[in-house]
Amino acid sequence: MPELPEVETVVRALRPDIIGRAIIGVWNDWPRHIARPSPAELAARLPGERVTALDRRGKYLVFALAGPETLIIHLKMSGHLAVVDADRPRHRHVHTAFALDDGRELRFRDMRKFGKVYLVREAAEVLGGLGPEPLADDFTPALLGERLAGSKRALKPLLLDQSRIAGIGNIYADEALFAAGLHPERRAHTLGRAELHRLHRAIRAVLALGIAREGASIDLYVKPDGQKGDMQNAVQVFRRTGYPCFRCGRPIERVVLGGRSTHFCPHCQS
DNA sequence: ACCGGAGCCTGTTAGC
DNA sequence: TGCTAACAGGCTCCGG
Repeated sequence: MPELPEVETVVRALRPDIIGRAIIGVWNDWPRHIARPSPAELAARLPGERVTALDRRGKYLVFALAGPETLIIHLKMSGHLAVVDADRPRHRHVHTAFALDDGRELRFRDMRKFGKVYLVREAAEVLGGLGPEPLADDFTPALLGERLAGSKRALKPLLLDQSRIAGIGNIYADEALFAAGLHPERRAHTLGRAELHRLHRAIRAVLALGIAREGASIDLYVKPDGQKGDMQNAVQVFRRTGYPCFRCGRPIERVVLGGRSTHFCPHCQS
């Protein structure tokens, strides 16, 4: 599932192919892919727009355009983006495609159809509710403390809450809690200062490792070029139920928290 | 404030 | 062997 490191990998891979290109047309065969405006509006407003920058915010890809609007894409569960020659046959799970002025297309493939495309005047309409970027310089232990402050919820669902911190999904939440030695059901308000620092360090470490390894190809995620990432080979707990903990050798356990599979070592995490 | 559950999807997998 | 049912998961919405 594309989380922050996967989306960052996609953004970096697409930049050379997309920046400076003008979008000359939009094709879509699954209207619900287009969150807003309507598919017809999108097809009317987007052509002629030139992409001036591509960045990531949380798990969103943000395409800055020369005009006043911003194109935003969320890959959700199974989204995949690639720039390919327009005359190549489209994979059957491609439901939206953006024709470019160089004879190529930005194709949005999405088997589970959860992905979303937005074209908005103000990016904040879509991104405004997101919490801070965990890899930004100003994401300090103190800021993490603020984001968790006062909450009596379990750490796992808190880390998944995009309005608290942006970009963490199920894989990196489990990995961060393991790296921090914190139990996923631990209540946020009980964390001491040292534990908060450990969690801060762990979040940044696992996300940075995920980027360095170009994402985790555990379910459907592959890079724009179709190659797998390498983070799945560095995972400590995620989907390792029953296998020995790499630290203590005891079996990794799985519970459901907030409706999400949660993997942890009951001995190493408290 | 917080939690649980349904819904959106479909390919894979477990179970009979 | 062949079928059905459950499952996965990011996010939103609804009800308790």
